[in-house]
Formats: sequence, structure tokens, C-alpha cells
Amino acid sequence: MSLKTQTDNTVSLPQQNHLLAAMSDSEWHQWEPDMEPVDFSLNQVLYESGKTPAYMYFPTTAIVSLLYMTQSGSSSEVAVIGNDGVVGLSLLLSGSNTPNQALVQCAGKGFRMRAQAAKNAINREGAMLNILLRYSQAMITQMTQTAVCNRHHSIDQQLCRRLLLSLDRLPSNEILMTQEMLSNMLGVRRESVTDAALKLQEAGVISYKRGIITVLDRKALEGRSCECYATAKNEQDRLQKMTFNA
Amino acid sequence: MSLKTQTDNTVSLPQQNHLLAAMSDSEWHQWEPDMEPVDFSLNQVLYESGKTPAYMYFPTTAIVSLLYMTQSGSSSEVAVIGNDGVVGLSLLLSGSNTPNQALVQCAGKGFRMRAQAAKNAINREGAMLNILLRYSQAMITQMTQTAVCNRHHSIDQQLCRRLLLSLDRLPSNEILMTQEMLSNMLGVRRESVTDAALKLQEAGVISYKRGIITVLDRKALEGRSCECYATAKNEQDRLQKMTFNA
DNA sequence: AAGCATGCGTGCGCTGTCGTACAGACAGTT
DNA sequence: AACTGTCTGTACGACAGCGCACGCATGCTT
Repeated sequence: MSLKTQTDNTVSLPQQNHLLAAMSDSEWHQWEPDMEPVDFSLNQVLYESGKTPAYMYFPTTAIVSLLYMTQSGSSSEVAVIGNDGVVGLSLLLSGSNTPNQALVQCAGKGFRMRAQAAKNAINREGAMLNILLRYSQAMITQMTQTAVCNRHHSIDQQLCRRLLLSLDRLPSNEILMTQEMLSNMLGVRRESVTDAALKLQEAGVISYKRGIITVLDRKALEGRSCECYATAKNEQDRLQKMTFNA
Repeated sequence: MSLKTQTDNTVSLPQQNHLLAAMSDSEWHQWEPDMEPVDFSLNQVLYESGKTPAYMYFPTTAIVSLLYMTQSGSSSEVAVIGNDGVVGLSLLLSGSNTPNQALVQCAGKGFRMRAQAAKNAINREGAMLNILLRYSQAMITQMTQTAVCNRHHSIDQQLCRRLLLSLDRLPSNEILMTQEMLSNMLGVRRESVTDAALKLQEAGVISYKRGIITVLDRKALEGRSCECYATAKNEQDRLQKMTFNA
């Protein structure tokens, strides 16, 4: 794996994560002592399927995806989490494991908090509980959309949607992602991704170069993507707005 | 629609719903005044996509499915809710709407509570909050599994899975469901359901008769279904056990 | 500068599912 | 007993996506 392995020495601020940013100062001071900065490296596994997460993770520049592995070895991504969310919701919802794997899709920074500390913090019943509940709703929306998309839309459309999901969580228009990674996320053959990506490239929407995708025309990407992208994004934005107006 | 339209005069008890049954007596007494019995009729819409649910519904003998409609008019079921759960989780998670429709798939009884009363009750911070949170986790598992299943498994397998989901929530081995209803839930053509159902019938697993499916060999159904059924069920059982041991 | 692993492009036959169109069977109604 | 709407079965061409098997290009390594 040779995709940009340089270490990033810049500092990341907690407020870059939307959920942490939504906390009041006073509540944040309660959380802060238990919160530590972390570097996420590409393909790092944050937790395995069936195991209880040891931490709750709040990405700032990193992107994590929740992958489900089938018995036959193929995989599918069911949710994408960036600086808009948190990894380890099951600690809030059940204090226990989930049947999927959390994999770092884009190296970067973030913060984490030990499972027990997170549970304690949530139980202090501050505003964070509601913030996390609303995020759970956004997560459910995303999963719903994934299910529907898997049933009804073409690989071409799904690729566009997936690229937009990454794009929304990145500062630039450059996505570091091989076609093989994309195929694992979409749950399709690598060759199918090649085909779809070629179409996009020929149309001048993206340019692809050994694991580096540059998005040239975002509007076109949105146009070619299925409704799923817009629907999930609208819902996410709506819930986020509620959080900041609370 | 002529599938058994007789009115059922038997009484249904709140405890038939697993979530209500898990409440302590003292907490139940706080909820009881706001809880009213309801009859769910076949194809009744409990809430529309995009609207805020007016009630939280706790089915006892009825079965409700959450359907997502695509722009092109096709639909897909993303979750099934029977006496094991509650319809209207978004009232807990965001106090607001969800992008799907709740449709009664099997007429029956249950209880309901006005949205505001439900929110108030939850905010009293009894054990019910945790019960509902755990159920949210089960719901997420079910949706995850639906997404994966839609991607990787055949219609034959999915039909088996779907029949088991109904079977688990019904007292008998008879399911009242036309092939058209099944096709709407699975998000496939009605003819594809016919094909799959014929295979099952020829193998002696079910017998099909104008909207009445009789399951003859449940084990065989489980064997022919994909892993998704077992996975989701195990997780659901695990969470339910946690609830009752709490 | 050569070597090698990784990532991408291509071809081909196969199968599952779709779209469409229609025919037969059953149940409730008059 | 005939009628009508609903539910189920059948047929066939089209095609998206799969599995497999290559070949080529690129960029890091030594």
C-alpha cells in the first residue's frame, strides 16, 4: 500500500468534528479530560465485527466506513463516517458489539474516548445524548438509503454516490482510493468499478490515476448519481441544523 | 383485497409486546394512561414518508413494515416490526420525520401513544429509554442486513428470509400475503416471487394458495435462506435478552 | 537501470433478474 | 350459474453484472 504514507504533522481541533462542535463549552470541559487525539492510518481496523468497540471515535479529517462481511467473503459498506459523525454508536445504543467492521478508508486525524468513559459521559445526561440520538437517526437514514440503492440502482449511479460521500468529508477534490477499495465498499467486482470509472473519466467528470481520483465536475457527479445521495444528504443536513439550533 | 376481513374481537394485552413487557410495573403505570389499544388493518399506512409520526405504535399481533419508495415508484422494505418492537423510533431519535412509510403487512392488534406523550414519557428517564436504545440497535442491525442481502443474495434466498421474518412474528404457520405484496417488500418483480415460491412449493417447503402461505417445513426454509436471517435474529435475541436481564 | 508488486484495462461466456405480454385459476357477487 | 376482479403461472428477449483469465502500465525498491 503506497498511497501517501507521509505523516501529517498538522494539529487537528476537536471542533472540526461536527458533533463535538455542537457541545456547549461547559459540557465539553467535562468530556475533554477523557478525550485524546489520534491518527487514523489507511486500512486500520477500529473494531472487528462482533467485538465490543474499545473506544468511541470522532474523526476530524479521517474517513471511516462500516463494512459488513458476508460468509462467502465479499463485503459491503453500510455507512460512511467522517467529521460529521462518530464511530461506535453501539456504545450508546446497547453498550455492546455490532455485526460489522469499522475500517479507515482515508487516513487522517480525530479524537477518541475509552468506551467506559464515553458511557459515563453520556449518562451524565447533558445535551450530548440528544446530539448522539439525532446522529443515530442520520445513521439509520444512511443505512436505509444504502439498502434501497443496492436493490434499485446501477453500479454507475452508486459509484457517483459513493464518490460524493467521500468528497463531502474531504477538504480537496482529490480522493485517495483504488478501484479495488471502491469495489469492496460497493460490494461489486473490481472490473465493474473500472467500467463505471472509465465512463466518468471519458465524460470528463473525474480523472483517475492509480489510486488518486480527482473530481473535475462535481455537479455532473451529482447529476449522474441516484436520488439516494441527495435524500440522505438532505436528511443529514436537516438533523445537523436541528443540533446547532438546539 | 379480500384476505380475511373479519373483525377480531379478542383482547390483546400490552405485555404481548416485548418492549412493553420489559418495563417495570411502576414505570408501566406511568405510561398506561396515555396508551390506547388499536386495531391495525391490512395496508393501513401508519405514517407517510417525510411526515412526523403522530403516534408511537407497539404492535402485539400486527406486523408492520417500513417501506422506502424510490422516485421511479418501486419500493423496498428496510425493516419489519412485530410484537418485538415499536414503530416510530424517530420520535426517540430526532423528534421528527423519517424518509420512509410504515405500512401494516398483517392486520392485528397493538397499542399506541401520542407522539408528545411518548416523548414526555421517554424524557422521564426511566428504564424505557435504554430499552428503546437497544431496540434502535436491533433496528440498525436489521437494516444493515437488508442492505447486504439486497446486494449479495438471490431472490430465492431473500424470499425464505422474508417469510421467516413474518413467521417469527405470527402465532401460526400461516402467512396472509400475496405474491404482489412480497414483491413490493423485496423490491423485485411479482413474477420473480412466483418463480421462487414455486420452487419452494415443489420442494414441499410451503404451500401457496391465493394469498395464503402455509409453511410446511420451517427448518428447510431456514436452510434455504441466506445467513442474513440467522445473523439478524441472533443479534435481536441477544439484545432482547439484555433487556430482560437488566 | 532493472525488477517487481500493485493498480488498471479488456474480452468473453454465463446467469439472474427485468420488462412485457398474456393465459389460466380461483373466490366473492349478483 | 354466470360474471368479474384478483391472484398466480408461463414465456421470451434484453441486459446488467459476474467470474475468470489475461495483458499492460505505473511507480516504488534495490
